[in-house]
Amino acid sequence: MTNRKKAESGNHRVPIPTLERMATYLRLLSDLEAAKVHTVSSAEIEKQTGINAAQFRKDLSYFGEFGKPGVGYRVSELHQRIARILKIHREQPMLLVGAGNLGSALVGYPGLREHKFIIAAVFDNNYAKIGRLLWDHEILDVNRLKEVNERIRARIGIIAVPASAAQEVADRLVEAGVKAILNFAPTILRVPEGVTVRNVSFLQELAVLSYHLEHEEERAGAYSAHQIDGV
Amino acid sequence: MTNRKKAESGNHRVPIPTLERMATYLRLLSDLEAAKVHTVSSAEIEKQTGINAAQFRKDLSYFGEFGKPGVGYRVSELHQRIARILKIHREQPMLLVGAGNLGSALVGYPGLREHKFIIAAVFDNNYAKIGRLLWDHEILDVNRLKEVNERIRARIGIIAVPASAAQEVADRLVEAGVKAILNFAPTILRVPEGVTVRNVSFLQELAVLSYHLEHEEERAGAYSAHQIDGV
DNA sequence: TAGATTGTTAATCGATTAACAATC
DNA sequence: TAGATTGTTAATCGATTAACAATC
Repeated sequence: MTNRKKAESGNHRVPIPTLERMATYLRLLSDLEAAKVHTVSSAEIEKQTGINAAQFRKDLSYFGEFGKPGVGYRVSELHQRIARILKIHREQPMLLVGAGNLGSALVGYPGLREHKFIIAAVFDNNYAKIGRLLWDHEILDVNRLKEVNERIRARIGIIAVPASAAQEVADRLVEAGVKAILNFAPTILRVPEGVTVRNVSFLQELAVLSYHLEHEEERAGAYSAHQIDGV
Repeated sequence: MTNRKKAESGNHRVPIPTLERMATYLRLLSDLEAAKVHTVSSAEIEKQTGINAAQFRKDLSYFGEFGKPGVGYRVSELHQRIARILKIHREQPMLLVGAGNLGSALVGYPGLREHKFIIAAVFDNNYAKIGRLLWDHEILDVNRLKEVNERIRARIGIIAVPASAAQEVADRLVEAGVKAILNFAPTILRVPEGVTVRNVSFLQELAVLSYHLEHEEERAGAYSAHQIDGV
C-alpha cells in the first residue's frame, strides 16, 4: 500500500524527528550528487550519517515509495522528492527581523541559499540601522513589515532580536501573514493556531553539553580570560 | 544523532529532553528571581512555559527532591540547584573556533555570560584574522589550541567554521582535552567515546518549519529580493 | 535464477501524562 | 485539621529498530 494518501491528508502525523532527519538526508544527497554518485542504499545512508537504515526507510515511508528492492535509491530523484516534501524545491522567501550580529551571521550563511531558503528582507527597529545595508540588504523599518510582505509573501519569519522585543515581533510577523517562525530569542512565544514556532536556544544546547561533563568538585581557581586573550 | 546515543548510553539515564527543559526552567527561575517571586508551583511553571506540570515534577525527580508538598518550590533554591546540576553554578569556560559572522554573534551574545558560559578564547586559521580582535578577544592561531587550553582547561568547544574544516577542528579540540562540542557546521562529526557532540542546524530547523506550510502548487512567479531591497 | 535491498509489520524501547497516596 | 501540592507509580502514547516477505 502507498502512504501517499496518509501524507497528503493528515500531514500532522509525521514525527518531528523524521522531518529533522529528512533535512539531513537532503544534505547528504546534495553531497552525493556533487560527487556524481547515482545510486545509494539505506545501508550506505547509515554508514554516512549514523542514522539506522531501518529508520531511514521508515522515515521515507511516511511520504511514499522511493526505492527499488535489490537496487536502492536514485540519488537525484530522492533529492528532488525530499526537496519537494520540504517545500524547498523552489526558492522559499523568508523575513528576518533583527539586524544585529546574529542576523548578520544568518544573512551571510551560504548554506541557506544553497538549499533555496532566501532571506528576502531584513527589518530592525533601530533608526541608526534602518536604511543601512546588511550585506546586500537594505535594513527596513520594522513598522513596514506588513506592507513589504504584501509583495514578498514570505511565510517564514526569523526572529533575531532581544527577548524583550520577541513577542511583539512575533505578533507583527503573524499579522504580516507569516505561518512559521524560527525564534532565536530566549522567550516562549504565544502565537495563534496554525502558526508553527521552532526555538533555537544556544543556552539549552550548552546546558545539555555541560551536564554531561564530569564534575570536578574543586577547580584550581578561576581561569582568567584576559590572561589568555592578552597572550 | 549517533553522538546523542553515545552520550546517553555512556553513563547517564537522564533523558535529553529532560535536560533541555532543565535549561528552560533555569531561565524562567532567573526571571522569577528578578521579579522577586519567592515560591512557585509546578502548575505555575506549566502556565508560564507550557510544559506539563507532571512533566516538570518528573524531570526534577531524576535529580532528587526539590519542593514541599502543599507549598511548592523556593525559587532561589531551585535555581541554584539546577545551575549546579548543569554545572554552571561557576563559570564554565569554552573555546570558540571560527571568528566569522557566527563566531562574532556568539561572542557578542549576552545570554551566555548571564548563565556563566564564558568564551575564554577564540581561534581561527585565517592569517588575516589572527592577531586581530573579535570584540575583546584576540583571535589566536588554531595551531595553538592545545597549548592555550593547557591553561584555560575548557572542556566545551564551539565549532563555527565551514563544514569542510569542521572534522579537523573537532580532532584538535578533542586533542586539547575538550569533552563536549557544540557544532554549527553542517557535518556529522566523528569523535572518540566519552566526547559528546550537539549539532545545531539552521537548515534542519527551517526545513521542519517549511514542511508545515501549506503547499501552494503554483506560486505567482518568483518574487524578487532586489525589488524589495531596493525599495 | 541468486543476491541484494526495499517497504512494512511487529517488538522493543523510551518519554509523556494522568492519577493518587504522602505530606506540608 | 482542611486544602494544596508534591514525588512517584502506572497507563498511555510515540518513536526506534529488528526481522522478513516482497520484489527488483
